[in-house]
Amino acid sequence: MGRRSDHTQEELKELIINASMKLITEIGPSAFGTRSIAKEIGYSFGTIYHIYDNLENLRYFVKGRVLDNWYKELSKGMDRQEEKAKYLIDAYIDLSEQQRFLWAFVFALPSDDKENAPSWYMEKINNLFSLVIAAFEPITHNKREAGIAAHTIWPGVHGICVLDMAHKLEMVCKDSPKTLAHNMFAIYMSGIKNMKGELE
Amino acid sequence: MGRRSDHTQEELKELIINASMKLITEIGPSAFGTRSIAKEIGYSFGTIYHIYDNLENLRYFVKGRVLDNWYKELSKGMDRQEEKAKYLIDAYIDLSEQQRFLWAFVFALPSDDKENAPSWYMEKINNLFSLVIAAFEPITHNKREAGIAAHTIWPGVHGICVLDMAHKLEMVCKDSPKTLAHNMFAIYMSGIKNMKGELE
DNA sequence: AATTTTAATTAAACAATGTTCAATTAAATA
DNA sequence: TATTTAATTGAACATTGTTTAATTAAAATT
Repeated sequence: MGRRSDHTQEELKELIINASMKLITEIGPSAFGTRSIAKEIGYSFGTIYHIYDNLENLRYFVKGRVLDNWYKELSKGMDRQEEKAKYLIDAYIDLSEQQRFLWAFVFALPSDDKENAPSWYMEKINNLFSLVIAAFEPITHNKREAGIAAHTIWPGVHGICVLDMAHKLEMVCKDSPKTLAHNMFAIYMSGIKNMKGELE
Repeated sequence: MGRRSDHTQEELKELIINASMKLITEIGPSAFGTRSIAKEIGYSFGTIYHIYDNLENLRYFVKGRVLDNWYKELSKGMDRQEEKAKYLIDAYIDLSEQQRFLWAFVFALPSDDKENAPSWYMEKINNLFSLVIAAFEPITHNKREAGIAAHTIWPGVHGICVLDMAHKLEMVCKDSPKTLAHNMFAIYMSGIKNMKGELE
């Protein structure tokens, strides 16, 4: 089959990303493959190589799209909330549970690690993190303190999600991820008040 | 080639696990494959299926061995230390950096998640975690508090390691993993004093 | 000692990956 | 209408994990 005019390149880009997200969501990260995506959109796998250079490349675009969606969801939710930090922590945990496969896809460790992420992708991570800082600003004394809080709490919440995802929390603890995170948050907020200027 | 008597089954088990760890350490988790392991030990890949049922099965045994080694290293180190909690946090981060590939191998998220880990493997995770509890007992008032501390701090430190491994910390923060962990620990210890009986 | 039985070892064969690339042909251009 | 351009395809290849029948060295039996 030669040149079609069913879709423009831009439309194909969209089709491929949407098909990827659908497959990952419904089957799991292992369904992210050239042939299954191709079948899903009604093209051959060769077309995917024409639009995106290779799977690794496409992987970043799919992950990027997921991060964009999450950014929108979380920031929209935060706007409506009084207790922004608490909301964000719960919402982050909800994401990891309700979009389990997408979450695992985005935060999978790079199998080896020769090449690093493109800068536009790193920026999306950064944007997401800036939400965390923003959430802590109303309940800390200054920007610096909000930064410290964010840098301390975010890895903590993320760690809870990772361990829960890998079924390693339930081995060790009967509390739910949210209960753990709430404790963490409470202890942390109580601690930071005693610690002005003592941090490295 | 028919039956050899170069190695007993037990010896072969060892050879295979050691070869796996060597390949992962030197090349990365992607080098964990039947043919490369077989080449490394001088047998054909068929032998690996004879000793271990399949790759997933072998994967758990390799991960189990790594956890055993870490348990020994960490508990031996803790015995010699006064400030056990601080030591353990640093040592855990050191492990994740110095045994980067093994760490990624052990804590890789399951690609999909139909089957769960065998119970003997879960127990090894549990053993490692009991070290964390033990480290907090000297600096808390009772076992319950040590448990809470462990359940709060461990995901936090683990989360720092995961984000560092995925190069997602450096995107967002210039502090080293250890500095972050030290802050976290300090804030936490300061906080828990104010929180007697207030936790869920 | 010779024969039979057992089981350890191998690799051909298969299905499913990601990737390359020459052939095809529909659309754009002249 | 003829020519050029480039989108689309799928055969072909390398590499995966896995199954399985054939091979044959060691163990058991006679």
